[in-house]
Amino acid sequence: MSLYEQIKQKIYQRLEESLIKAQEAGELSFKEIPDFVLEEPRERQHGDLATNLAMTLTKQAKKAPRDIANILIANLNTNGTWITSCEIAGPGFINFRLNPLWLIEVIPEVIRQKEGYGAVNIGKGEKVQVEFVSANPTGLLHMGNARGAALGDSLATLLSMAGYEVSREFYINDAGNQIYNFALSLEARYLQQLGFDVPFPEAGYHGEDLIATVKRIIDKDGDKYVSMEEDVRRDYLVRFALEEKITGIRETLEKFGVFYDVWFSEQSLHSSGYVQETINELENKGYIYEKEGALWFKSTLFGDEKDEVIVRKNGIPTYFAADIAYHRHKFARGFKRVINIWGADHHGHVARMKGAMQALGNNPDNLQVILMQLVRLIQDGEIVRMSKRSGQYITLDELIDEVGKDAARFFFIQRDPDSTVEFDLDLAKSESADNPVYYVQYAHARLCSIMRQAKEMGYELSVEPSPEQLELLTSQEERDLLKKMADFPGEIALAAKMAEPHRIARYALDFASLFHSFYNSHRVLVDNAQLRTARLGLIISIRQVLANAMRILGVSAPEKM
RNA sequence: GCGCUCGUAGCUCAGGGGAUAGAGUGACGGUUUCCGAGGCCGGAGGUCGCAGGUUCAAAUCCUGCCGGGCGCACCA
Repeated sequence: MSLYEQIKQKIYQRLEESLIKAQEAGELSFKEIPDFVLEEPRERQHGDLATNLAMTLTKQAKKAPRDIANILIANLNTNGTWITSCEIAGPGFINFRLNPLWLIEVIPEVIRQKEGYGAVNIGKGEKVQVEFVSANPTGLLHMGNARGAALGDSLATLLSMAGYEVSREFYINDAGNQIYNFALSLEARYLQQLGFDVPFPEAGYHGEDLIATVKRIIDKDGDKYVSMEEDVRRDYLVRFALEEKITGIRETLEKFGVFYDVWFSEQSLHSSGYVQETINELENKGYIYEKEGALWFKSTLFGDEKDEVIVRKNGIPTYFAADIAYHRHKFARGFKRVINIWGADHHGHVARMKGAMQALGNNPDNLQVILMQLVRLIQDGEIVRMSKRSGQYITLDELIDEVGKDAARFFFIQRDPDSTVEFDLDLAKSESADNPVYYVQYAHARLCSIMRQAKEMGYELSVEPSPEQLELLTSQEERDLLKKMADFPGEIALAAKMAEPHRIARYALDFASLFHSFYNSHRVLVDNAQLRTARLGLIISIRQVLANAMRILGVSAPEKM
């Protein structure tokens, strides 16, 4: 538990004791201790911590909140809590002021824990899987995938900082109808490139990348597939193209800073019989019925709007069947918690997938689906409609080349997944320096610059400041920074609990802002050796915490820019 | 039509039932003999979509309405 959490918990406990003491003395009557908060007030003048306890008791105690507050304060034991004063304010808040010296302990803490500072153990080593992007391997990655990649990867890092054992997984949709369509498109392109006049399939994939792929096949094998059986030809073309595509996807994601632990093939679920086995399992449990020649899953039993086809009339299982098998497989692999990042256009699947998990005997709450609104791309002041079929989309590769990995990742991670974001491409290209990521990176580079100069001036950076020296950090700017650093573990715990990495982006911005303010009003490399040592300890700690936050966001922490 | 979701400053977006709703950006004014001015400081800018309800207290929770996005296939 972080220092800050320990202090807060102590005060919580003392408040409850005060309540009980007041009741025993007959000063206050209540049945149960209400839920109350102890938090940092927004306004600094309201002290370091404030509680609404008195206000939550008004009904039970039948007294005015300010009177209750008085009684509570009178019965409060503040020994060993760092509290220096309590006052009643506003409608009945109790505001506490703390001895600022508690904050200096954070610097040795950061210096000792280094990149581990901020880590908490709410996960207790539990196995969690985050599945994200899982784009169809029939095309290139686009803006929506970019958002999913940034979000999923940061969430995974965040969860591991919070004590979970995290696995990143990419589900490869290498089976089904779309692959069949893909094969037909490849075949048409192949034959067209060799000069045959064949039509391109109506529902085919129009992307230019297919033509490039086909050209490579021709470079390698020439026209030898022209004379072959259709099935053999398509099978070869698809296998070649898929391998190429998946490799490309992997390389692009790695360029974006995203590395997966597992690449899971949908086809493997079909080949191994796991899909069929899963369907049998559901059938044995009585959740399957036949209608109009197809097999249906009774998803309405689990709150879905309608039942879903699981095996088509033609005997081929649907995508849904494979997906159920896939998620069953995840839990069978021992994951206690499974998180999926899906585009908002898939929200209709959430209820039925959870239902399917419940039908198979898993707790549906252990499957968490994070829906991400789609990215609206603006170019020349107009919305660009993205479609894979039409081949009109901005690829992740282009985004990385033109906007930059760090700027793009920060842009996506800053926003709540629920908000539809507008991405103005022209703005991002021409003025990418506007992206707030540079603000944070600049702070980091500046901190490194101070450290470089300190070194040049012959100051030792590895000396841990003494408590006496740290007590010299008394300015408002310094205290704000110390406080923010002390908050970091709590922020990680909260962000992990809520699965909201965008909180860390907010934290990094706020923290960088506090540093810039400090920098503009105080010098670090002063002549006074005591103060200088303390401030060096401070900036070493700030740099560390900032770097730790940036690592969660997946953006680099440059020493110079 | 039904379901999910969003509506907060000119624009892009934060906001854990709490006190005077914030940040970035844009426009405006100030700031460099001194560790990185890609910075800092300042004022201006708001019916938190609308209307009810719950509560000591609502941008936040509930209901209805309005507006945008998405979904409602034997596609994935």
